[in-house]
Amino acid sequence: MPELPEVEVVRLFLDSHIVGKTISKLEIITHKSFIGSPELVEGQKIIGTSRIGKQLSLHLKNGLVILFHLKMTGQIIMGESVFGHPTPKEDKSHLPNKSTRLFFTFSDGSKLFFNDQRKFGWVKLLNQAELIEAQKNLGLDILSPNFTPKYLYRQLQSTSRPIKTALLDQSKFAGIGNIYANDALFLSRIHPISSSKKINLKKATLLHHFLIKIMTESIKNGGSTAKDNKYLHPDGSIGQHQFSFQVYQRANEPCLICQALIKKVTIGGRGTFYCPKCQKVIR
DNA sequence: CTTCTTGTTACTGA
DNA sequence: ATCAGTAACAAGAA
Repeated sequence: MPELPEVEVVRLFLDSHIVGKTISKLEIITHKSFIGSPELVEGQKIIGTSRIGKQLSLHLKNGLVILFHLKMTGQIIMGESVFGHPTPKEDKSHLPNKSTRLFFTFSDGSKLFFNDQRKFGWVKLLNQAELIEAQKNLGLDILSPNFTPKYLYRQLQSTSRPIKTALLDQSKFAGIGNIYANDALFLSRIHPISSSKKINLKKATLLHHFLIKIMTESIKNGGSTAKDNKYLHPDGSIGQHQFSFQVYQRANEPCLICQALIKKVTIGGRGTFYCPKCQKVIR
């Protein structure tokens, strides 16, 4: 479940390790994972990276963009550095492996693999117009300077769905997933079932603060490699933010503030964790 | 064997 | 038209 912080950690790695390299070949193993004409990237230099929400872009010298979405189990792994980081269940030291869907080879011989066990993720080759089309339904990125308390407040006002569900709506806020929605609501002491439009500006401002704080801290921690989460850094190592989870995946464990047992319920069809004592329903 | 999980979209129904 | 709820996608774990 790579969310904004995990994708940003990958972007930062790629920004310092593959920008400037030239793609000599793109080999596609699973065709449904790639949309576009692979031969158009060959001979192209990577000139930069960017990210909106959970979508990662590699910009090519010819103006085309390679757009990635990792969905639940996607991984972007540098071939030259995975050795020495095999995980217990799956040997990462031999790539491509069973879940490798495609890989790039650069002119210096290094490789970049896109792995995705469940095949929900994708890689698309797009021109500028197609990139805009692909991202037109995304709301503001949480780390965008335009993502203000007032923007959060106004977006929350627009629906009466539970706030937990509203936070996961990528057309309102780009980058929040299940982990950070649960933990940000906990830090803000807001019960996830609270009607989105009942959140006042003061509470929205508090939530805004914690959303940015938690995303920023997770990036510093290298993102979250949780249970049932395939997230890895491009060098094959794991993130560390899972050790800072407040409520996510802590059902029946004591609240870190009041010791009450963390509850798990389903809201909007998604697993939702909260402290029944600390988090109050806003009415 | 069945059930559950997850991000996003397409579909269905109000 | 707009909004909300849910099946579908895939693969593996429990």
